[in-house]
Amino acid sequence: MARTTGSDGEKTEATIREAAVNLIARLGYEAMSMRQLASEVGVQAAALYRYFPTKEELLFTLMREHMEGLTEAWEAARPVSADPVQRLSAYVENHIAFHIERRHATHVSNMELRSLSPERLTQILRMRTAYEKELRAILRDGAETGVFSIDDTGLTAMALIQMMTGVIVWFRPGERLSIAEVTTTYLSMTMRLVGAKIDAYSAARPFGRAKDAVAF
Amino acid sequence: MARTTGSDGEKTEATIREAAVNLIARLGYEAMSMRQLASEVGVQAAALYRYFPTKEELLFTLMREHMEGLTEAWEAARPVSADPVQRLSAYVENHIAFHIERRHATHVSNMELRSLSPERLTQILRMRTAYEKELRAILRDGAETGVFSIDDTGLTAMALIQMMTGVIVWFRPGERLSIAEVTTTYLSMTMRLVGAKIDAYSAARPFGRAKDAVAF
DNA sequence: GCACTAATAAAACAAACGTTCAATTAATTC
DNA sequence: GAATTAATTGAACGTTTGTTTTATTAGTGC
Repeated sequence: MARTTGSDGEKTEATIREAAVNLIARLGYEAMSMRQLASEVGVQAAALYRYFPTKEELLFTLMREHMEGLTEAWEAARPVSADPVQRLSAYVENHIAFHIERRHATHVSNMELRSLSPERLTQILRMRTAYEKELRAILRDGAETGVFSIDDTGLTAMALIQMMTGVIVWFRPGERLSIAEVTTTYLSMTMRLVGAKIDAYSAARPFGRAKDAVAF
Repeated sequence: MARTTGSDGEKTEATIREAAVNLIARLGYEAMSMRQLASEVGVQAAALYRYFPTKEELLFTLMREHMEGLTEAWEAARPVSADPVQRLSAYVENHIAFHIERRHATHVSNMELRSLSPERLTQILRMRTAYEKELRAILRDGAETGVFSIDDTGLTAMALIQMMTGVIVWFRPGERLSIAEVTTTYLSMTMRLVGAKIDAYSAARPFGRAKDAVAF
């Protein structure tokens, strides 16, 4: 046997990507074999090498595209306003929405960094640092203008990111809480954590995706 | 060749444990080979099987003992006081001190859960849940007595634990911040996050290990 | 110093790994 | 409908994996 009827390169590649994210998230990169991935896709292992030259290149591609997606999502959601409270709200809402939507991909990007070669690791970390820098800038602006009260900007940024990203560990869609409820609570916790002066965040308020949350 | 001069079972086992924690933290459980571990210990791979029947049993032992250590540390640090603020302070201080001290072991316990068999996974998760339950109880008591203002106890507990445990990701001993400084800042952030009424935590205050922090 | 046990080495096992290669068939082009 | 290109199979490669078996030596008790 050889080429199968109805076979299409683009579709196969997309299927590989999807299956790889799920499999790596579940088993881990090292524990997932190429044969396992191939069988999930419904293809022989050799066929995978038409699309990705090595296993590591596949992992790297998944990570890079995930980080690019996160950056792009934030660029689309970033408010024009200079108000630190609004900007922080948008950051939190975007971060949580994105990470819940792509739980598996986030898991891969966070857990499998050590399987990358040094150069590729550096590349991913650079993207991540750039994204985190945005948060630090917001916190610094808020602290300087007196809207926030923060001890250590860098440390607070790390704490917030760990807290927000941690959502993917326990959140399961369709359980006790909706995405909207989780986001509202995290927004409230974030604002208290940074000592935001205006504290109207504990009360329930209409939920919107980051880009809609500019005006409030 | 066979038994080497000066060989001692207890010492070898301790060396294996230590090397395994470091190696698994650095490379990951799946990526670490038994031969690699053996060479780190200065022994042949077969010798490892005198101490641990399988690779997974080794991993499980490391994790179980780490969780037991965490539980014991908290039991020793838990204040007699019923005051939620004091109890929460002790919890945060103990958690951060323990996790920084045993960064590598924590990394292993958090990242390699998926390599355990279902029964062993359940056992570890049970220990973890019991530990987290302590935090939820503190938050609930504080919320009920009006000392804290919390939206969702369970969600807040998860957020706090993610935030605190996240320290091990970026903290490197001997860099910009001392353990005491980090703990102070995290304590301040925690108290603001739960909306603690008495907010004297932003100011610098003498640092003490959990068990010494009862009176303040 | 002899018997016994503890601790290890050395070699081997089958299974699984990532990857390559040649052959083969489906779709597309002209 | 012949020639070309795209997509895939099946078999094979050399390594590495966790683990077992057997033999050998160091330490210990008497």
